[in-house]
Amino acid sequence: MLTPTEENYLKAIFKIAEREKKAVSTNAIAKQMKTSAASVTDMLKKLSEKELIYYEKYKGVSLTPTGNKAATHLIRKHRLWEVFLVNKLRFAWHQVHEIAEELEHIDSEELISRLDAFLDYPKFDPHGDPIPNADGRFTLRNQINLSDMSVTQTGIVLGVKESETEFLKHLTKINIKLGSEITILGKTDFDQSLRISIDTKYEEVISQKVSQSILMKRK
Amino acid sequence: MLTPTEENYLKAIFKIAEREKKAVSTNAIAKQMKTSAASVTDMLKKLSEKELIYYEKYKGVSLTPTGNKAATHLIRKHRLWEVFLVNKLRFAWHQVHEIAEELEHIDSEELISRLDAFLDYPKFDPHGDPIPNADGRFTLRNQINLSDMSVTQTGIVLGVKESETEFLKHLTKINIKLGSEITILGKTDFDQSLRISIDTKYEEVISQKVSQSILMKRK
DNA sequence: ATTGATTTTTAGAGTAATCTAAATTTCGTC
DNA sequence: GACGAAATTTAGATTACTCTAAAAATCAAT
Ligand SMILES: [Mn+2]
Ligand SMILES: [Mn+2]
Ligand SMILES: [Mn+2]
Ligand SMILES: [Mn+2]
Repeated sequence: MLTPTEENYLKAIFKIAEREKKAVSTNAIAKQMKTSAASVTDMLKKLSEKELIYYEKYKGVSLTPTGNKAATHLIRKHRLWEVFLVNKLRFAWHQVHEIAEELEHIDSEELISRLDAFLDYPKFDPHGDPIPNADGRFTLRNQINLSDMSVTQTGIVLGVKESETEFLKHLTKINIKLGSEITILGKTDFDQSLRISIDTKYEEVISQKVSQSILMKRK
Repeated sequence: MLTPTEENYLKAIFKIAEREKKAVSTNAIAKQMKTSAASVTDMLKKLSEKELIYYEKYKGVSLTPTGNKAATHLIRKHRLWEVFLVNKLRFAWHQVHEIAEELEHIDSEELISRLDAFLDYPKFDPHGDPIPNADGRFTLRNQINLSDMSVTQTGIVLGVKESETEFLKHLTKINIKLGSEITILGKTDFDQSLRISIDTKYEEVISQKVSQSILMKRK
């Protein structure tokens, strides 16, 4: 039905649309897919032909209901595989994205529903991202950037906004993981860097670049 | 390094070479791959170029050591995934081949070594086929076709030579599975069909076509 | 509103895999 | 050893995806 490449494009469009509310531009897709704008235009024509996206030349694109469903399902598969890799195969959270990028394209409904059951119907992946259920519904949570919390406040790490290997390895090195309790001990006005305590055991200074990519639940 | 298609061709060549001792013919590969002889010739040139097969026009092919290693590794991945699907996700043995056909191409050494450990280093897959270890070595067993056993003899089912869905479903229906104890109660000279008892509980008549595809250990 | 920069599309071409039909080589039998 | 059948290769196309370079459209700033 859909090729892996077509699926990847739909996912890219979904993710861009998720953060920017307007029509998704060719260049934005090219950047996300690490490909040329010309290749993107080719694919947009194809996806439009298949009625997976709304596309008007020079105006950007958005997903049709069918396209949205396909993208959501791909994300579901990706995140379920990530849970499998971390919870069952004991991979570290920075090792799983690339592998899931391949596994997500395996085409079997039965496989995914059994995997979901095997993992006990997880609602979030190892990076704290919500896993859509079989109907495509995401579990919503109130979450706030660590960078938006104030001094003396405490919270629990719910997720990360970035899945870059080096970023995740950095967090691991300073003992930050999902569920960690972080208290803001101080803030430097100049660069917005934070001095924090982690699980009341460790004390670290983190840059704004880091604190903006950590999602928290206020405690 | 290798595309999924190239890997599939190498596996096909390996499997044909395994049963017929001579050079593997273009037509045999075409049949195994369900593709045209012309496509096979194209691919043989490519694989030869990459030094994965020895190829002489009109003379058939065989695997080089590199090609053999690649094929063996693919078979290892395929069979490990089948064990996962049956033992962990509770698929029936007739449901897993197609899915493993996709999973086998996922490219991650780390994934396979962790999967192997997670499954407890299985030596045989759900159809009784040996799983090569990381060095490519297969575990060998003395096994005999059920069709070659004589009346009154008893044995244990070690595996099947065929993974056709309909064949496996048929075996399941008559209560034959890996580990079943089968005793030959009688043989019809005319068509070599067998009357057998299964686990001392069931009695069935099976055709030669079936008995030739069941591998046994004499008891 | 013109102009210059940016974005997007088109043109033209390349690689990987596939096909059918035609040409060529090999095999098997007399 | 000749000859017809079978197997194999070559020729020529097609589809999916990609690229660079050039053309066209849009945006943004004066
Ligand atoms: Mn992908
Ligand atoms: Mn994730
Ligand atoms: Mn395969
Ligand atoms: Mn098998």
